[in-house]
Amino acid sequence: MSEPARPEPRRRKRATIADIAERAGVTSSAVSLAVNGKRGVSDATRARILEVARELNWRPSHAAQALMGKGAEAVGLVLARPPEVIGEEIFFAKFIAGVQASLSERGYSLLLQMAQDMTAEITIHAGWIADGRVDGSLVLDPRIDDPRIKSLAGLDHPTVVVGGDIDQGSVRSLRVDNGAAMRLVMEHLDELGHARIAFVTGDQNFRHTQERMDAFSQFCIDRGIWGQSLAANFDPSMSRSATARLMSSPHPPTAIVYDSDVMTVAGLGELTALGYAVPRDVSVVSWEDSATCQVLHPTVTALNRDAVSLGRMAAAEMLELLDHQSVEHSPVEVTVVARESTAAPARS
Amino acid sequence: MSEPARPEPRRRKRATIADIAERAGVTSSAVSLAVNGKRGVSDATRARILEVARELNWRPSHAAQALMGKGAEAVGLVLARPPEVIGEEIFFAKFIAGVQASLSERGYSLLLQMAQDMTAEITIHAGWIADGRVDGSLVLDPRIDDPRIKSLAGLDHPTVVVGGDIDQGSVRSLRVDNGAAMRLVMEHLDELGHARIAFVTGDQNFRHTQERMDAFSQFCIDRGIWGQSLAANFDPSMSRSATARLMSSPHPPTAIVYDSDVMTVAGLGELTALGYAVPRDVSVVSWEDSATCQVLHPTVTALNRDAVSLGRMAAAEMLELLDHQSVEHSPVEVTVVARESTAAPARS
DNA sequence: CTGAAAGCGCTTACAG
DNA sequence: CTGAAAGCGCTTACAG
Repeated sequence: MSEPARPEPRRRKRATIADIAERAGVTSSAVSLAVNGKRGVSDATRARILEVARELNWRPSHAAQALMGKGAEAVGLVLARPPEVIGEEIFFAKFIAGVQASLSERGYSLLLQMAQDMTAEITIHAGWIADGRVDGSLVLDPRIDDPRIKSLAGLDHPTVVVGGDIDQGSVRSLRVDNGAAMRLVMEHLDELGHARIAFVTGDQNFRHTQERMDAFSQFCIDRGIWGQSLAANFDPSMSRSATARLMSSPHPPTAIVYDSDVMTVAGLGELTALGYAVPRDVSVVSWEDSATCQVLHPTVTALNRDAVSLGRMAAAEMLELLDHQSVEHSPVEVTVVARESTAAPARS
Repeated sequence: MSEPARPEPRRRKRATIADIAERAGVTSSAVSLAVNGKRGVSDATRARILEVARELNWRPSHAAQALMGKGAEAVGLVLARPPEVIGEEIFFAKFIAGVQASLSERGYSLLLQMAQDMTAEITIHAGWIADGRVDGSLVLDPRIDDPRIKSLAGLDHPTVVVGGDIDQGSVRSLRVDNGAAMRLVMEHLDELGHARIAFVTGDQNFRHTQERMDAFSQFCIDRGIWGQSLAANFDPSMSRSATARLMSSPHPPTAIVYDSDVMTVAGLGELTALGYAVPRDVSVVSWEDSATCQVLHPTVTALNRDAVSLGRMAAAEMLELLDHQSVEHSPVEVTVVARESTAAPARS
């Protein structure tokens, strides 16, 4: 059983096109043409070269190709939200999982970094681009007149904005109809008979939050519903205080819509602490479905927009942008999953 | 208001050291020495060169440096679990957020990709390494005799194994004492008086799952507890069926420990569906604390091991490995958060 | 302390 | 169809 330890195969330097050229008896230019499928070498030579390349286990040098301006086979994503939010909010995990799943199929990687603010985010993207480390960038949580999109567009860099509305130059948007989604939610509440509805929002600088607020207000106006929006910045404690504030009114809302699952959970906690029963005293809707919504007591009515698919679609859009294709996308499917947390309001 | 549109500043090619050399009246070699803080240029020349470099807004070319074998300022992580699991299991989001937070402070990026299996994971890592796209790699869910660790070690590539136990060559382990954690959980249950305990495990190929199982069995033997492990592979439906199987016994367990929060939620769902009350009929513990555990009804007793810190520590370990430092780490703090889902068993 | 040159691995005109 | 050469932006011996 004591076979002589086979000498570790010396970690020889990786093969280069020069090695292949030598072995195949051609010049390195010929090798380059052959492996890149370009015309200029006879079929026989090409075949031979490819054969040798395989033997030598050759892989193009990423660094050298990058120096020549080749692609990076990677797309960049900078998350400009606090780590706690990213760790808690299920949206990010699902979105990233979706992006990854789609990117991986094509051998692309995701370059991920976190930043304090948008300025830092821009710096990171610019660095990656200057270094040729990414072929394209994903932008999340777009603002109105978003500086990130402007600077990325200025660099003529392939960019996919999730939830944006611009398709121009190198920028493409994955449209998300927040207005329609909000109307779906409100329709559900309206049908149950709610006439006093509150919306605890995320960050009002975000375009999607604004779109939801606009649709919320419009719906309330159209139907003669008393509507009230309160910003809670995706922060659980702000969600609790917003909830407390809402319920302290002499005419509290009979239904509350929360802009994220984390804020929903926090809000529910506050309602319970305050002695309100859900849905008897207040109905609750979460903007984001999650395992949590299904297992809470009561189970929570939620807007399901499938963040994994959203991630997949963003990645697909990016891949198409990079391939210079343009494909029609079906919009992200959005539904309201009615559960126990919503019911008709009590007669007052 | 009609200022003549200022001609878009021509996106001039980025400055190179040759440009700097020209402007500063030196050779490019001098520039290289100066910007890299190497000796060989006078302080005066160095100052002038640095000044010009700043004026020209110079940044070293990442591609060129990579060609010369410089670092990539990035660490790689491949997730070899199904996208659904990664999207649902809060551990990954927290862990990645922690890694990112720590890496970002030093300007490092995370190269992230998903893979079908370990073979694919190895291929991805090898590719990144060969391309010099990562300076180090993170390995999650180590197995006994893990092929990934072997191949990474064989490449002499800086590797941090989360939950591993090897510190050798280029491989460093972030130790996680699963045995102690399990004993903590079991102690809690034992104190409550449980004598029939089940453990619904994740993937038994994972070292951490095995370590938990071993500690579980040992504890049961030591205390004369009837213990039963059942594999459910982090799959919610398997968790449900395992739960059903367990409860169908003529002598069902009085407490069940689930190896993840998703499996806990699924198991609770099954128990409820089967008509069992928690904790009256069965106590439940989740191996992984999450917002969900806090808001479920009943709230769930959980093992809190702070995945965000774990991520931070893994990144810190990596950074130290890359800096050739070796720092003593305090082990990850682990506690059992007792909530409503555990209570003394009913007298039978 | 400074300059000229070679080289990292590839691609791309440009001649033959 | 094939070969020789220059160049991408940097670093590193090697001479002066």
